[in-house]
Amino acid sequence: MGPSSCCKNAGLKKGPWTLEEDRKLLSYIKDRDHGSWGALPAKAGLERCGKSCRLRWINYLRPDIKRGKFSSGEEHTIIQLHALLGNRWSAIANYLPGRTDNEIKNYWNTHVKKKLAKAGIDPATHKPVNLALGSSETHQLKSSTNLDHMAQWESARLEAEAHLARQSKLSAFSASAPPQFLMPGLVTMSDSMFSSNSIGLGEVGDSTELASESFSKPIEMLTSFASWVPVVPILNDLREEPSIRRSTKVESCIGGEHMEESTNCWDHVVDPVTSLTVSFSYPQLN
DNA sequence: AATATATCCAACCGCACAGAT
DNA sequence: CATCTGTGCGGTTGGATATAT
Repeated sequence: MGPSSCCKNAGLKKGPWTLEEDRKLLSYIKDRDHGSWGALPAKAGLERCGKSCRLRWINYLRPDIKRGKFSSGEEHTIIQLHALLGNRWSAIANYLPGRTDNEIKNYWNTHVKKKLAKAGIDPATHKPVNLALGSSETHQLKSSTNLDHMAQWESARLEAEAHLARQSKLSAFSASAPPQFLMPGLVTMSDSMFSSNSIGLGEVGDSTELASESFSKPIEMLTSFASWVPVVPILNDLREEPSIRRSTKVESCIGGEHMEESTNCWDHVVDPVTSLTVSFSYPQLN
């Protein structure tokens, strides 16, 4: 069943919230937490459905909401998280303290998609448009050679999703402490990285075809990685997983002299199958 | 100044899932 | 096990505002 129990009720107000409604909702929640959203409207004296109250609280009234424009760091983070997680806005929002899933989703749809498209990158796949269309035979060949890797990554991705779900639950219980970024040892970024097209190999644990052959050009590596780079949040978990453990070494390939607030940007991705550490970056998006 | 068009974003809708009964 | 209820998520919409003509 859905939320229809509250939304079906005729006569409930819809549309933009008034100041008075905001005040009622705020003062109710301030005094006693929201409790059951279904029961809240009647108790708070609001002629809204509980779902509407919840949305208003989460997206607008919550005290820890960060307002204002997204910084370039936040934008980079969104792009990279989107490459990892797809349209899972709530999961992405977990890594951007003070930003809501709705806000990120809106920002993606109104700004980022256009920027990526302008830069020749398909926002859905994070691949350059010509490659996303599969116009290159070479690319197809290389794609097929990586199928095994991708299959393994897919299983890792599923684990990552489960992990994210757990993280979401945990962070919900620590609202007073905004979620911290969860990839110790993994993350360094600088804006200078985003201004280049360079994508280079970092530490390579095993010599693999993936490392030595498959990607003769940086952009090809990016396009391959972009479609299957999902495991960063559980990297540490994966290291402990016997079936995929390798002599993985994670290290920064970036100078790191210029770290802005978005230390959660993931320039470095480690493939748990091949033990590669890879850094990648998007072209400058303006 | 008036109108048309584009852009933004708050809010709604429908669905899926988990837990309770 | 089936059903109900509450919650959360992602996609979409529509009104407000900005910009272009």
